Amino acid sequence: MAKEISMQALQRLPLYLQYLRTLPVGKDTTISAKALGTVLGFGEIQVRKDLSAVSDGGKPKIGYGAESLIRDIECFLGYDNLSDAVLIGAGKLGKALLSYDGFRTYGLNIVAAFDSDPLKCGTDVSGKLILPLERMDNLCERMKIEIGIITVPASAAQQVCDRLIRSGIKAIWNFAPTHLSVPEGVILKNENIAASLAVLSKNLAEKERRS
Amino acid sequence: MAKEISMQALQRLPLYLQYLRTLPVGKDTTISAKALGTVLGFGEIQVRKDLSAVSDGGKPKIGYGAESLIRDIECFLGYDNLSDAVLIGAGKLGKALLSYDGFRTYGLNIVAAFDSDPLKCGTDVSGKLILPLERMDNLCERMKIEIGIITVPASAAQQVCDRLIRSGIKAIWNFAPTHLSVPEGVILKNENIAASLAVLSKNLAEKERRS
DNA sequence: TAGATTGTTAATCGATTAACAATC
DNA sequence: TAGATTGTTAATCGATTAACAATC
Repeated sequence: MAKEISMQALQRLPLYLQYLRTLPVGKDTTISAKALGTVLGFGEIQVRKDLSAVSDGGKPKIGYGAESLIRDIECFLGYDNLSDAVLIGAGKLGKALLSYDGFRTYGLNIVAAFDSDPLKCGTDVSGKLILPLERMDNLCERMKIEIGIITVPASAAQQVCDRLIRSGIKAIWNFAPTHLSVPEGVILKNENIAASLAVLSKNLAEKERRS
Repeated sequence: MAKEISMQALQRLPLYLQYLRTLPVGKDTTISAKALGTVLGFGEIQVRKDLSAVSDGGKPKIGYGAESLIRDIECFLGYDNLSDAVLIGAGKLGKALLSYDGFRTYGLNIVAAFDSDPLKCGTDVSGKLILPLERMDNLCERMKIEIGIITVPASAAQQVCDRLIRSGIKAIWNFAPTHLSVPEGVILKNENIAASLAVLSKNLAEKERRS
């Protein structure tokens, strides 16, 4: 089990995990790098290299034990202890994220949502309470929340971001379609729907041009 | 204006565009590579290299004309002619995407949504009609739709994907948290929320470890 | 044992950055 | 002109892939 992992390999780990979790549970379910790669569309050497960063449970001739590999990836990604997060902006996208049960299996626990609309406040989306924005700062500080998920309109995003950081947030997950600036030391991850779309469109156009 | 562009550069183009569109409109608004880079957190050489792939409008000492640069990027990404798409799965995420006006400015036009739930059918989300799944195949074929957006639960995703492909869809944008397999020649773009989260979590854990 | 499979070191490939010439 | 800025060619860096030794 090596120490170094590339950024790209890191992003592939959840995909391995996703697939492994669909496998039938059983003490001795095993899978080879080749089989994993075939399913996910990766080369087998790449799979082995990726997995070598998180696990040393691979056995020649046999492959990887599915259960132990799942545990190793979860452990490497820190999914074994949940991180608390708050979500700001209970619009359609915000509600969709609040309702997504899957986050728990990826180590994220959204403890509450905030919205500036008084009509939304007090209501509940999939068991998560929507609170007035005024209570955000206090709750973040009190609970030492480290992750803030921004799903407000682009025009309000920077303001919300600044406020989260003042409340001690260490990492921002930004779904608003705008660039945010954060001080040194705060982690910013932009969710980038337009970038994905660009890749898809370009591939499609390319394909059409060729045919 | 070169021909080649790297995958990563391609994904940065929408970010440039996003920022440029916030600039005050004016025939002679200009911006330098350095200024663009500072705002978006990229190096100035990278910005120049990226932009050289799409534009030849940069002028020494002056920079790039904002309006013409916007046009060049839009043209390069094919945003000047809208692509029609259908969306399958009018759950919370599906509705959020249907309501997102921004797609039009990124060259995507969702013409209709489909859902297997009869209660949802006939209703309308932000002006997009939700239709019964049975009508999907026919509409895709008739309108020669090329892009399918999948927002159904993971368990139904592969089935929906196969059906879209049978109806002539050329590109799949998958938001379901599962891996899909598509035949050679069909473009698949997985939207990968767990992968982003992994990067964020890892950076956060890394930061904590260091301090 | 032979064959399948892992894990690692070295080679290749692609993307970023540095250096610098061109130009307004 | 001098200085700022673009655009390109060459060098560096990082990620992927190939080759191969280790092992069950």
